[in-house]
Amino acid sequence: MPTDRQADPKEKSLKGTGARFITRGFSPQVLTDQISRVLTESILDGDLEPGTQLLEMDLQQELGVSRSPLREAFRDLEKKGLVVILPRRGAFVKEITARDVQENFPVRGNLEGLAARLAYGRLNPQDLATMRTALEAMKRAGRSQDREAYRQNHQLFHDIFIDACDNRLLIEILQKLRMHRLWYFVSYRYQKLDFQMALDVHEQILELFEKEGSDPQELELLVRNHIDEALERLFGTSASSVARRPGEEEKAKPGSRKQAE
Amino acid sequence: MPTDRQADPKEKSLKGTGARFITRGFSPQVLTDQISRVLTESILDGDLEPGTQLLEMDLQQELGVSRSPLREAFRDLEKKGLVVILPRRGAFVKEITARDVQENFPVRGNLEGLAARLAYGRLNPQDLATMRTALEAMKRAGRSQDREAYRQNHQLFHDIFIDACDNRLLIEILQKLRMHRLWYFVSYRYQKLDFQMALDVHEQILELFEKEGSDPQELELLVRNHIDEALERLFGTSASSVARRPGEEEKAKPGSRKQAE
DNA sequence: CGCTTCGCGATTGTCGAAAATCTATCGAAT
DNA sequence: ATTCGATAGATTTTCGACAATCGCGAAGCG
Repeated sequence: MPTDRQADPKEKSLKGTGARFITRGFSPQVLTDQISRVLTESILDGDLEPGTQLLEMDLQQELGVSRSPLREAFRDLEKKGLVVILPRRGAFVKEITARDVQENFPVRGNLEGLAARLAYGRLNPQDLATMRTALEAMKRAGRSQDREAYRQNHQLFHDIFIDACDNRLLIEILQKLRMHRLWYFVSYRYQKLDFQMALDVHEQILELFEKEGSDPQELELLVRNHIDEALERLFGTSASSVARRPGEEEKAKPGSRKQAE
Repeated sequence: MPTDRQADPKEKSLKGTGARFITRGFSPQVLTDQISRVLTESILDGDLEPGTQLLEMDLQQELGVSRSPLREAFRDLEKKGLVVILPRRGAFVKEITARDVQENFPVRGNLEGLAARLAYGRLNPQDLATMRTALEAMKRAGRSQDREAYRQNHQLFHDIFIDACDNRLLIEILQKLRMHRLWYFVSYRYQKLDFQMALDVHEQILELFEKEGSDPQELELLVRNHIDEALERLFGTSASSVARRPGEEEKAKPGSRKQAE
């Protein structure tokens, strides 16, 4: 009774390439999670382009699963911010609009600044060394115009002190905000323009982390501003800048939408 | 062509005694949403105590729905942070731990401060009047020891400038962070201790909003700090405090490491 | 007597089909 | 020719049943 093989002869391949891990010895994973993982990768890798609809019937056949776990996986992806679910319409891969970027950066900047402040003093030598390595790799990638390498190491650099902030809620939120690789595609424009400046800022940040008696507040503002400034470089507008007079708005609040929930 | 949704008269006759809404001719809402709404209220109202398991079979019978929309509603509630789903175990109403509070306040303070800064200059006279009214109601509630009235008006006060920040992402995150009424139960301890001070702070905040040439940064810090300080009053620890001399710290985050779910 | 193993009831996970709903197309009337 | 309405197709939503798994208690073993 222990090694009860799958009596059902039909094979359950989760991905075309052949991932039949259902009957793996220990696979405590629920189908929903596996589907969610596969779709997450597909979206992040760009296999599923933004805007495309996730047809239940197609995916059901392609993945060899039923509707129930598929639909629940959609909810998971919605929670991650990767898809949007329109009732009675279906699930669509989230499209990143200019507004999304303009809204994301200020929030992310503030929270990463907070994370940096909280992380100060909690970084062990290993962490600092990793950040130093990542920064050097960023510099090399900048010289050789290796965008992907730059992106990876830039992400690693931030990952270190974010993970060290010891606030799981903060880590979770930032993970969602930094999920889309698209952020890096757009911010690439900025990096291209001010590559040297971006590197300088990260050098300053790392030095503040390394130094003994740094001012956590200075560190926080440095991290926050370097993200805010990236947004300003991108759009010219200062969606997060401190002062915006009430006169120069483009569209005032369109009515009061009382979102009951 | 705007896929405008028709105004739906909210009447949640889904819970309570029974539920004979299935056969109602007009039910534009998807069942999952209705279930999610009912359960959300039940949790927030305290009908479902933290830690209790949401039995699929029981709820299925009580609500008169099938398991599919029920399970999808669980995912929605998980997204809202109201329940936690353990694979092959079930869905449980989220329990708020001390650590959750300690992690929530710094993030919330930071983001509400950001929201205040962004909202400055975007508040119309109507908004300011509402905040003034809410603040006066808070003062009255404070004198008469009406905790619930204080909580409601305090929430309203913050709702105004948060909704005015014009950053939907920020609004969405803060909505989730401020979802639990439990936050207010715990912060009640603080309010009880420093009632007058809390009122003074909100008076200052409102005055900065009302004044013409206020410093948005000052406003941001005021909002942020008044939340951070609430946490300090609660626990004594300064989990988010800015000034912490690297020399005088000692606690390497001792307790509250457990809570492994 | 303590520990492990087995079995049973309870609960969640998965499935495929039926029902409800939406979108698109075609046809008719103005 | 254009607009409105009805029909058909496609898709989502919901359902009830079956299968897999977990927790707990009892029995077996050292």
